[in-house]
Amino acid sequence: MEEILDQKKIRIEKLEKLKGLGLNPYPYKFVRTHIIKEIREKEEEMVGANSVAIAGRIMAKRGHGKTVFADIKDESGKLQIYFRKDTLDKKLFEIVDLIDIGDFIGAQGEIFKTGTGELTLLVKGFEFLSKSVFPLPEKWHGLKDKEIRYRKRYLDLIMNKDVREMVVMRAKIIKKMREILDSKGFIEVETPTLQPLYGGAFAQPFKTYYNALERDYFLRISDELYLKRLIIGGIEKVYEICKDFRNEGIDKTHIPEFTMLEAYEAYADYADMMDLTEEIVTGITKALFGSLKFNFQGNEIDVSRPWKRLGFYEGIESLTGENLSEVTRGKAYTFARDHGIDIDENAGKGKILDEIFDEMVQPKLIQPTFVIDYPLEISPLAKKHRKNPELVERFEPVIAGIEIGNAFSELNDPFDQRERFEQQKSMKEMGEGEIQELDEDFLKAMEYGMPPTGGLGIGVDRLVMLLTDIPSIREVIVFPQLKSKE
RNA sequence: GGGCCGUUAGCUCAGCUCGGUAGAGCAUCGGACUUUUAAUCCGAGGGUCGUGCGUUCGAAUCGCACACGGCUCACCA
Repeated sequence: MEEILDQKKIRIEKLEKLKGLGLNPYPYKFVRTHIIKEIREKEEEMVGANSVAIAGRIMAKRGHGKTVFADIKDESGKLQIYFRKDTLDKKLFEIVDLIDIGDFIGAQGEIFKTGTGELTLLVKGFEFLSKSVFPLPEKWHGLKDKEIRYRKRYLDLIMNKDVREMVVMRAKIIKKMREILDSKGFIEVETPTLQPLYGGAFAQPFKTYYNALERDYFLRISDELYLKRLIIGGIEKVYEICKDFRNEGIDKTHIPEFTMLEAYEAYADYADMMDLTEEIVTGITKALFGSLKFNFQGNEIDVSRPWKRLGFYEGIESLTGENLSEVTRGKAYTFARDHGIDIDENAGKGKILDEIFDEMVQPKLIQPTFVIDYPLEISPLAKKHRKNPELVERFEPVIAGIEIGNAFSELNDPFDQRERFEQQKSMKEMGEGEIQELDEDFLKAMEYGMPPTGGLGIGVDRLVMLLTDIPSIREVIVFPQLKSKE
């Protein structure tokens, strides 16, 4: 169908014409003297400079008979270029007609300023670097259709500056994250993406078949249990930044394929992990903005340390006036229902409380807050609170109502750990949908002895959302999956 | 999975209420123009109106089904 598009036909004719003139529309190389940003930054000294060679994609073309203006864009910026009949070889000027919006061009000439003050390259020679045969989206309205934006990210990147900025910011954020962890002596590792048992979180996995091993495998929902094995093995500070896969719904803060940082430190507890979280987030924020404040969806977020600490039950009480720390499951269930929270009837007490918190408290936490000390039953991998055995030493950092991570004093007592797995199993029998499956191999590792350990997970995509002021997780992922059309 | 909305030219959109052989701007093509910049001016081409079925003399328009997408609710840490 594309084959019959007139604009494409015409462009192919131009391409043939170029070939007919002995020109290669797809050559191998072009040597630039400058990138556009350099020319703009050194504007004053560049004016008058001769033999400046730049390359890029033609984004606009304005013909005036014996002169032609065009905009050329490289990765660093955009520059106007100017073709004049009297400064170009006659044959070459005729070829200007064959330039289309979208073509890659290498041009060489002199930098000057036009009457209106626009920095411009007066072209003395140019060549085609790649002929574009399909028209780009419109220059003024650009490309808006989200479906096309996600399916053809290359067009989105060409047309929408924000997307490029997001990609760059994302790279900077992850780079800084590594820098901070590396500088503190953390070792970066890679653990299996394909796992025989999935664990470390509550979620439905993606399932696959491992031909060579002749059995079903799962894409990891977390790398937690592997990183802890490394702690057991004596790597005292360890981290991994990787994709996790959870076969569940998509919304503004959830997506099945997402990026997670997990870091573990021996001899540390969750309070140390709070410090580490603050250090990572403030370090990145400072590196990006030069300050500790940024804007997210109309709220000014200030990540200055120390962040607020809010007890899980304390949070519920302060916003609902109700102390739910010692109520029965039934009472918690009724309370949730009375407040319009729809809850699965098989949900355990911890799950219900978690829902109440997520619905009623979390959205109100705009400035950075560590929600601390969670109910035991929803945290089977966390160590019991040193002062209250009903709670665990766990926290979630929340910013702008979004939980950006999860951390604990890691459970290192293999007997307690086994009990927790058993407890999970019985919860499943009660009807709870998602539980932490018992992992014998992991328990065995722990039985050899695991030091006290602090563990931290940070949702990288969510952090990127916050720091780029983009409210949807799909926007901060370069290629979000869409259903394929047959 | 539910609800609402969308799908019309390469792109951005009108037209649908109240059925009568499809419009604009940009892009493209032809012409004019040697400092324009959403260049301008004159002229032209370009569409199985998401797909299928139905109602009707006649469907972009009304109905049903399906596909894809968006928002939202639910699910999901």
